[in-house]
Amino acid sequence: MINITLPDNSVRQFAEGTTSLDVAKSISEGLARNVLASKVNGEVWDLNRPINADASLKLFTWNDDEGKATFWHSSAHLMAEAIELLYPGVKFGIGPNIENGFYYDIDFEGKSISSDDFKAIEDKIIELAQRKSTFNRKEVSKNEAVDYFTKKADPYKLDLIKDLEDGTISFYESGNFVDLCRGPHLPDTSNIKAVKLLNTAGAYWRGDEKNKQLTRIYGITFPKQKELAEYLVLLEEAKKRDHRKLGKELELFAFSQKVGMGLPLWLPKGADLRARLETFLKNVQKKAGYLQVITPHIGNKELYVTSGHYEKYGKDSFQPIRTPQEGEEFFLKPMNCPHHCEIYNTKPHSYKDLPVRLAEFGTVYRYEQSGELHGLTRVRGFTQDDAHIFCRPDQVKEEFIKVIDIVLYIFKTLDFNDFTAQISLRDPNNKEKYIGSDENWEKAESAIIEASAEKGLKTVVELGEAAFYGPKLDFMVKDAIGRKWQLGTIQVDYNLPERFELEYTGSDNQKHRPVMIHRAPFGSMERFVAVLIEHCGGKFPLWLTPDQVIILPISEKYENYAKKVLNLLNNYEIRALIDDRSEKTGKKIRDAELKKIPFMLIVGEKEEAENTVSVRKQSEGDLGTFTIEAFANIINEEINTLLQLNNK
RNA sequence: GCCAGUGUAGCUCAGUUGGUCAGAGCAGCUGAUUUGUAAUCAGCUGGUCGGGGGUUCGAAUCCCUCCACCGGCUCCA
Repeated sequence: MINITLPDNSVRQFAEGTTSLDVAKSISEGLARNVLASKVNGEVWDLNRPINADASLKLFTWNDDEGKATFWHSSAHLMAEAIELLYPGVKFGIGPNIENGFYYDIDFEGKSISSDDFKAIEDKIIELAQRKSTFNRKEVSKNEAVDYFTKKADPYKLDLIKDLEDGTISFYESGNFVDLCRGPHLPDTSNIKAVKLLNTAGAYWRGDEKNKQLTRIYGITFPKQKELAEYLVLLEEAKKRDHRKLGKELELFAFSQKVGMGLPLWLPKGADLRARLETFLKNVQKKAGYLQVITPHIGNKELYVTSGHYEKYGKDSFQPIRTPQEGEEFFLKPMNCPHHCEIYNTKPHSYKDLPVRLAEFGTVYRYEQSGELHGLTRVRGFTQDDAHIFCRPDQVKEEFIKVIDIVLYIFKTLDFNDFTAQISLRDPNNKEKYIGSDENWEKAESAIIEASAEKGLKTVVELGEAAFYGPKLDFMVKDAIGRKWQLGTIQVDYNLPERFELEYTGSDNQKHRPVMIHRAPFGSMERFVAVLIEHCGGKFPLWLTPDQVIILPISEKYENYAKKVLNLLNNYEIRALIDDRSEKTGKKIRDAELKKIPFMLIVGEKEEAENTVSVRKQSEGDLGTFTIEAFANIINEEINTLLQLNNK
């Protein structure tokens, strides 16, 4: 008999060689039906793998990430089996599960696969799943593994095996398909009830451009049809929220081939929105002691030679601009920090002056490969809400706390309530990779960790993810439909102060090197606006939206009254406009709804007589009749509630 | 950059196997209508069917090429 310890610390006895599935059955039949994988002594296992000694056991269902991962990994095998049947002789690369589903990289040897072929593959997958084939784990020697795939003439699997250690190699067999695989897998295929292949993509073998490009097929599966249907609805919703679509519809921004790809044109409404966001942040920063600066869009090559950016990125940047007479070389600025370092250097600093916080909405230009460009999230010219804090090493923690406060305030105000922070530290086994003294690194890393803890951030620590010049803290938000985005960042930098020979005079009358902190709570205005659009589906917070109110006179007769309402609202600093087209009210309402204007004020005979407005809220409907003053107060109160934290 | 897909009026899309196939709705313009909580009616203006080559008696439709857009291009068996 062996002892199995469950997560609640209860211990149950089973015969040696029992499986996780047996344990599940002993707990309840429902659990046995729903369990997908298990964790035995901390390792994710197949349900039907025998347990031969005392062990701790955790069972996973569809509700656990590990359960989904196993489900999708098994689905990848099933897809491969289906494809092998439909396209005999194809070669397989890797087929892992991913956050939403799975993919398999396949060499179709010249044949191209498109979404037209998906239906047949999907049908085949379901057909195979219904056969209820079991996944059988088999441990094989390296020689056996090589033999098998040599016979199958699959160069990719052989390439993978090459890097594996003998004795750790396993095969999984299901139906007629055998794959090199670490596992784990579902006991059998019957749980896979619904499948959707999503798209294809070219993917280089092992991600290396020098290797052959394979066809990657993405798919997702579910234990229930209904769950697939829900997922498809979610995809539809994401499409509706696509910032490129909404940006066009709401006239926020545009692109022009003539201007150049990846170079956004901010239309009046978009510029208005962006300016409001900038003002908002400027006000917050002013209170936090930031000093606004402005620097030019180009910089002499020497600046970037000093900063080190020339050496690192010179070849992959827009190429230099030359002056016609002197032949001087200028680069479009890819970062604001070198300029800010030079601003710091315009005068000597005392330890008493620090921290110095220089802020700029600085537009930078970076070359991105044409295929990498994407709406506003990946562009070649963008504006960072940049600032550089020059401080003493002992001030790093306090400055981090202050920046985190700003980020939290922004997230709260803009309704990003689900976020995590990633702390990126240096790789402790590879310290030579990094610039700066051990002492400073340790100080900075513990400052970040302590600051995050004090602010109660949900954090993940990643070792080895730090930049060579310093540790950092990145913020990831989840939007309204659950997608993750990386936004703000705070980074410590020991490199630039060194390169620009930044100094301050300490209390000991000696010269010291300040620490530099880069930070951008939004990240970039372009990216942030894109994420914001998708987060709120184009329905911006009232304080931010370009048009807050539209006045809809019932007919021409009430236009004068509409103008009077407009003037009064303007006195309350409410942004309003009048729809004076000769259209019926229903049409005007419809158009205003589609433009996502938060409030519609319908004015006609009754309202004019009583000096009131009839209020309709976007996507909610009629709110009733209010005096103009009462309405203005409601709006301003709503805005103040949203922004009130600012006053604390 | 690479692989796959798409490219028809400002927008959303029809256009059968190449032969009145250059269309519709919305938007825009003109006029009528003076309107009460998601589309008033009528008329009109919009397009070298992404660009350029080719095949053909004939191309939006077939082929080549270029351009743009779109989905991706290590979440490592």
